Amino acid sequence: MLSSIIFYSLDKAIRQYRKMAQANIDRAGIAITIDQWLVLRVIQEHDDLTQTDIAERVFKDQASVARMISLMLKSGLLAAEPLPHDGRRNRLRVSEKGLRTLDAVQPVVLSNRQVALEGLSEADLAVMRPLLERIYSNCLAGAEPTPEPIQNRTALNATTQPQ
Amino acid sequence: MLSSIIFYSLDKAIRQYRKMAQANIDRAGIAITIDQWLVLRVIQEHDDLTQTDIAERVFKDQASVARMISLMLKSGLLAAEPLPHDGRRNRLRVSEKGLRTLDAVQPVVLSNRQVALEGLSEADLAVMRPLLERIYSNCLAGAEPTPEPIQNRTALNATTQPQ
DNA sequence: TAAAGATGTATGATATATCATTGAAGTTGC
DNA sequence: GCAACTTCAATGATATATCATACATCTTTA
Repeated sequence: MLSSIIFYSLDKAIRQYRKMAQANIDRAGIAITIDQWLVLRVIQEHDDLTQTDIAERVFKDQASVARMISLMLKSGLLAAEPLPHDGRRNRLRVSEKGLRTLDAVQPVVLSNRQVALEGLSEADLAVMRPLLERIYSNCLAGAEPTPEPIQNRTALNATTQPQ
Repeated sequence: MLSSIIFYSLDKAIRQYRKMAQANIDRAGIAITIDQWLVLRVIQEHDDLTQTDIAERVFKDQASVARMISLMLKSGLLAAEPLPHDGRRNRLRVSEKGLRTLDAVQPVVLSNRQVALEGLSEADLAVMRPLLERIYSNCLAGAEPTPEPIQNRTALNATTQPQ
């Protein structure tokens, strides 16, 4: 039974939460995705992070963050200016529009959390948090190296893969 | 603090689990994604579902499932034959290759779960499950209808969106 | 300081996610 | 038996996820 598998329940809960959260943001007439919102928040709080730093904090991939930032620059939520001491980077700032958007989203986000957690006590969350953290750290360590020395990773993507 | 928000922990845990799970499947030399695996399992157990049915069971979108099925037909994990009594549909079957793949994946999946849940008791899971279900059902109900009668959804995607 | 190495960003390729729409094919109501 | 409705699958558009690579730019080291 799928429902007995905890990862299925986890996935289901977080997906539905994201769906509800985005729907309520949309309904409020605010043009931002929840993922973008998270990145914007991080940039607001620390304006001298690399994309890799940001990615780590929001638990996303550097490539994803790069694309999100590029979209947010295009949509005007972010502004960039070159960093004098490092030619590879830009300093990212939340724009005026970005600030207004963050303000507008804030109450929606709080309300979303409240709705999602209705009927759960602080004690419930206190129980759940360390369990989730434990799963996380287990999985962090759990990509065990194979006994075989050399792995043919390329073959995995070949369409002629034997199985 | 992001870490105090339960949804962040949830997201982090499930993401890392998926990452580990896929890495271990890759490492075993098996050419399937965990999402495809889930769909394949459902089709194996019920060979007369519509894509919408399948989507519901794996908690995905019909459009996603349609694309996954199309990929799995291409890669040979699935086979399709037209259904005589309904010209819109095909009967989907797990192919020989699909069966072999499922067999190969099974032990990896079990091992992944074991690794991920190390240090968690059955009691822990029994506590967590209903909480997750509660979050899910809260969120299912939580996309509250707006008081305003008409919503201009199109405007949300416009680049000229005022904020 | 030149070469080697590390870091930061961008991007290609592919898979999934979501919403919306289309068009074909069933079903219902009359 | 036809019109209206519903269902099913496919697909366009856009966003995210992941891996890999490319390229520029720093940093170290010999």
